[in-house]
Amino acid sequence: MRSDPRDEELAKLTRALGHPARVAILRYLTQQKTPCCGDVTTCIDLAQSTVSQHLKVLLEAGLIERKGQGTKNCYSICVEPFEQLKAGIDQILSDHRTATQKQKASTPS
Amino acid sequence: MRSDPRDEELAKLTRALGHPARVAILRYLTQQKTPCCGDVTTCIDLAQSTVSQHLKVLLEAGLIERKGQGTKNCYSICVEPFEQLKAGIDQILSDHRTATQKQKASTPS
DNA sequence: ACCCTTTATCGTAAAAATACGATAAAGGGT
DNA sequence: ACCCTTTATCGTATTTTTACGATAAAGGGT
Repeated sequence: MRSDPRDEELAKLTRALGHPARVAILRYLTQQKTPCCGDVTTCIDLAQSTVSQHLKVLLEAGLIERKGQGTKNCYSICVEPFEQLKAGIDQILSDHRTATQKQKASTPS
Repeated sequence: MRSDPRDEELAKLTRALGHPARVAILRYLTQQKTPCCGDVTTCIDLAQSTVSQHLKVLLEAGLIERKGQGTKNCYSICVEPFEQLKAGIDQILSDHRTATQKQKASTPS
């Protein structure tokens, strides 16, 4: 099996989500009415440079976007990749379900 | 912010999914009518011990389960954590949507 | 009882992720 | 023009992940 690009894509997204600090950051970004700013740092008990690094990971995975606004940078969530992620998981689930179905059909109790 | 257990949980699941080989393994498990066996190895171009290790990661995250069947071990997908994962992502999405809504309401163009 | 297959685990090396402080670049305010 | 705030990036140490071969344990077949 030569790694499916879909697998790479799904892995890229999940890997980016695969750290509690990054999940917390995302949750924080949603909960702010003003979906912005690097004062994320003030609420997450990590050094500023570390937070910046986590933001970069999320950014490179496409899960968030940056809008430079003067000396401050505002981050906001990108909906699309989340939908894509859900779709990827759904596909695994539905594949599983149809396979299970088939199996039951061919092996009636 | 003291790491929310929900964040830990979501991170645990996504981290387990966060490797192309593991996504491929999961996909393989779904596509097998007989959702079983460690002949996963034969189709994934990784050493047997490496595959076993990846299976262990998936196992420990609860994404799959093992059924010992004689000398062979059969693995199958657990639906529940996938649903949980989807729910976690959905929550982030819906939080984001409601926040965006609120913002629009208070700042009419 | 013997061997052979299957597969988890151990030991280990190499690569990647994580965290930090320090520094630099970029803008705002006065 | 100056300084001060904000924040990305650099350098680096530590930990974790990833991959492999070798070994061991467990069962099936004859």
